[in-house]
Amino acid sequence: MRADAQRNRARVLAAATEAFAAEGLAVPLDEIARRAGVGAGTVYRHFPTKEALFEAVMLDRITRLTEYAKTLAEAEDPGAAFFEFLRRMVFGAASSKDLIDALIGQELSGAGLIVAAKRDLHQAGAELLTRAQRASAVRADIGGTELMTLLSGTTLALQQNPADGEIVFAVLRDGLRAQIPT
Amino acid sequence: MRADAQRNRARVLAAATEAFAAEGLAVPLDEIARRAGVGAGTVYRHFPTKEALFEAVMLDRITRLTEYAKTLAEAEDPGAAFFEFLRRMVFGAASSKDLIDALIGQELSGAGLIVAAKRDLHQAGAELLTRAQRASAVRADIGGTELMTLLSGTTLALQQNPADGEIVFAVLRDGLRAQIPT
DNA sequence: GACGATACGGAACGCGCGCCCCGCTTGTCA
DNA sequence: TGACAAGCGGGGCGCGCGTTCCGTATCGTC
Repeated sequence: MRADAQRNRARVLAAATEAFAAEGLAVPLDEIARRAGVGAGTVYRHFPTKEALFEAVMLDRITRLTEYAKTLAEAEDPGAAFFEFLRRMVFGAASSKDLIDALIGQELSGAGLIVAAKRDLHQAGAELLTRAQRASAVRADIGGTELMTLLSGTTLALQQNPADGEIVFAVLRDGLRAQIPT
Repeated sequence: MRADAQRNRARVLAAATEAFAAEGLAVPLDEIARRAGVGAGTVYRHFPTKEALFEAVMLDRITRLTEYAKTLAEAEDPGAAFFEFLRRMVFGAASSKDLIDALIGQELSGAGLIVAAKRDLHQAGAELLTRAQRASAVRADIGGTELMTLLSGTTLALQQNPADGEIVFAVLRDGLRAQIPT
C-alpha cells in the first residue's frame, strides 16, 4: 500500500470516529471526507460503503471495551470489578451518538465481524456478572443478555441528559445490588 | 367541515398512530397515506407537515399518560401509585418506536403544544414521585427530571428486547426503592 | 529523471422522500 | 336535481445523500 494511501486511510478513520460519535450515523459521508481533508471518492476506495466505515469504527470501540472487561475479570474483588465495568460502559458511551445507532439499528448485520465482536463483549460482560453473582454482590435473577439490555437503555438515557449520569448510574447499581425477596 | 373530510382526517390519524408506533418517524408519508386509503395530498390538507402529524399523534399519547398520572395522584398508597405509574410508562411505551424519536429527537420543538403537554406529564410524574418520597417508598436523592431520564432509558432499552421487560423493570424499581447510605 | 501504477478529488447520477399542484370527484344546499 | 364549493388523488418537483466514474496528480521504481 502506498504511503499516502495509508495516511489517508488513517485520517478517514479518525475523522469518522469523531464525526460518528458527535452526530451518529446520520452524519453525511461528505462531511466525514471534508473533516478528513480528502474527497468522497477516497473514502470509498478504503471502505466499500458507509456502513462498512461505521462498522470499522464500532469494531475498534467494542474491541477496546472487551479488552477492558477481560482485564477486570482477573481482579480480586468480583463485585467491585463488575461495577467498575458497568461504570465504564455507562459513562464511556454516554457522549457518543454512534452507539445509539449501533445498538438500536438492526440494519448493521454486516460481514459478521461486528457480530463476533459483540458476542465477545457480551461473553466478557457475562463472565464479570457471574463472578459478581457468586460473590453475592449482584442479584441472582439476571442474566448476561438482560444486563446488556439494561446497559443499552442506560447509555441511551444518558445520551439525552449527560448531566444525570451519576444518579442514573446509582439507581442502576442499587437495583442490581438488591437481593430478591424470593 | 364536510363529512368525508372528517372521516378522512380520522383515518389518517389512526393510520399514522399505528404506522409511527410500528416504524417510528422514519415511515414514509406515502405509506401512511396508503394505509389510510387516501392520497398524499389529502394528508397534507389536514396536517401542514409530516412533523405536525407526528406531533398530533404524540400529543394524544402523552395527554393520555398525564391523565392516568393525575388519577393515580389521588390513590391512598403513594408508593404503590408511583410504581404503578412507572409500570405503565415502561410497558406502555415499550412496543412503540415513535416514542424513541419523540424522546431522542430534538428537532420537534413544534408549536409548543407538545412542549406544554410534555411539561404537564413531567409535572404529574414529579407529583407522584414527591408523594412516594414523602412516604419513604422511594429514595430521596432523585428528582423529577432525573426520573424522566431514567424512564426514557428504560423505555428505549425495552424497545430492543421487549422480552426482558420484567427484569428491567424490577431492577429499576429496586434501584429506586434503595435507601441511600449517606 | 522518466514512466507505470496507484490513488486522489469532486462532479455527476440515481433514488427516496417531503411537499406542492391541478384536473377531477363528491358532498351539500337550494 | 343542478350548481358550486370543498375535498381528493397522485404525478411531479426539489433536495439531500450514498455511490460511481474518470481525468488528473502523486508515489515508487529503474
